Amino acid sequence: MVEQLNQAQLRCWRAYIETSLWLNAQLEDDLRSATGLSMTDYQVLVLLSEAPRQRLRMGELANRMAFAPSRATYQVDSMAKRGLVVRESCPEDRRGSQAVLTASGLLTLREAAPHHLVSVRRHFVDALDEAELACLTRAFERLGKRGGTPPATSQDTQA
Amino acid sequence: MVEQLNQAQLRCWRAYIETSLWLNAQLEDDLRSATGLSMTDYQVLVLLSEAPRQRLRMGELANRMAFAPSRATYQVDSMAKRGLVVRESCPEDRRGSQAVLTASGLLTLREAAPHHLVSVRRHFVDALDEAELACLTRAFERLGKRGGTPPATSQDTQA
DNA sequence: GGCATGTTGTTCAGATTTGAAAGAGTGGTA
DNA sequence: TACCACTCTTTCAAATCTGAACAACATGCC
Repeated sequence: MVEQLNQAQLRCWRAYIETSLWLNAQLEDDLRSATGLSMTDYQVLVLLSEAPRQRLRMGELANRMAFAPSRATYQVDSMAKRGLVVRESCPEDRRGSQAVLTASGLLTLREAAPHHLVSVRRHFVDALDEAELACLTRAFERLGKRGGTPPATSQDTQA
Repeated sequence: MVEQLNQAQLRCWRAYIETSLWLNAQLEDDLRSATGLSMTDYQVLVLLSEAPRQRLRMGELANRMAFAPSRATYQVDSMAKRGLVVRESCPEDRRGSQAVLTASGLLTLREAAPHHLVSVRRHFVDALDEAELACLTRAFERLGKRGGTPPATSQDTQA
């Protein structure tokens, strides 16, 4: 059997995947119990709050959140029921639909943020020294720049 | 309001959380289309394959997977229907129940692994240089040890 | 033994998520 | 204009996930 990853690579991957699983569960629990929001809710609020005019097209939202399209619909509807966002139809493309942050949504985010950040700090940031922080930032920002795959030049499938 | 995180810390966190969201979606899609397994299925297979006698108590499984207890029940039942595991009751504690890897489950894992590892490589490992690899390993192994479920390498973990 | 208390898993109802298919619009082209 | 291929989003049914309530057992204490 061809070895796909060497020892060090595999170890890194396992550390990452198992820890991120756990980390996510911690943050989810903390956030939920402190604010009633899910991580998903929170992330959507953050994206909207940073978007121009505090609104995003459904597709753009889905894309940034790595959502299936139907999930975006459900999520936004769910948040709309709670008054965090409203839907508006898109002037320049009548197929389109936008999620728009409400004042209440923004307030909810501002109230939730400190709790969440304490949690982030406790479970993540506080455990990292300055060098690690820089290293992680660099690595994940690079990874996040998609395309991370396309080279059709497949000399990769073995090691 | 006290500032919870400085610029560098926040940036690191955002890079991590957004990228890990995206990364997860990629791996999920790749694995699903190559093998029909979900990441969750795969992780459970890995844990079982490494466990002594290839079996785990429900609670232990739930713990390591950061599952709510009822999710463990559902997941194992689902995998049992597909023949990947079987359930056995626990000799030393009659409340208990174990998930046991089947030959078919092990075979499924062995067939899925190469595909999955190619995907891991393309989306994750290949983008990291040696120093980053070491740094991430150290950081995530430390993070994982905080009160949760220490990532198990192989072959230890008794009881 | 007989009982209180804590553990371990399951069940159930309801919430979330997914993929496939459909509805509605857009843009290009003849 | 009419048509065609494509894009954006929603709908629907089925799969998955969660928390609360429960059943079965274990343990310690009298």
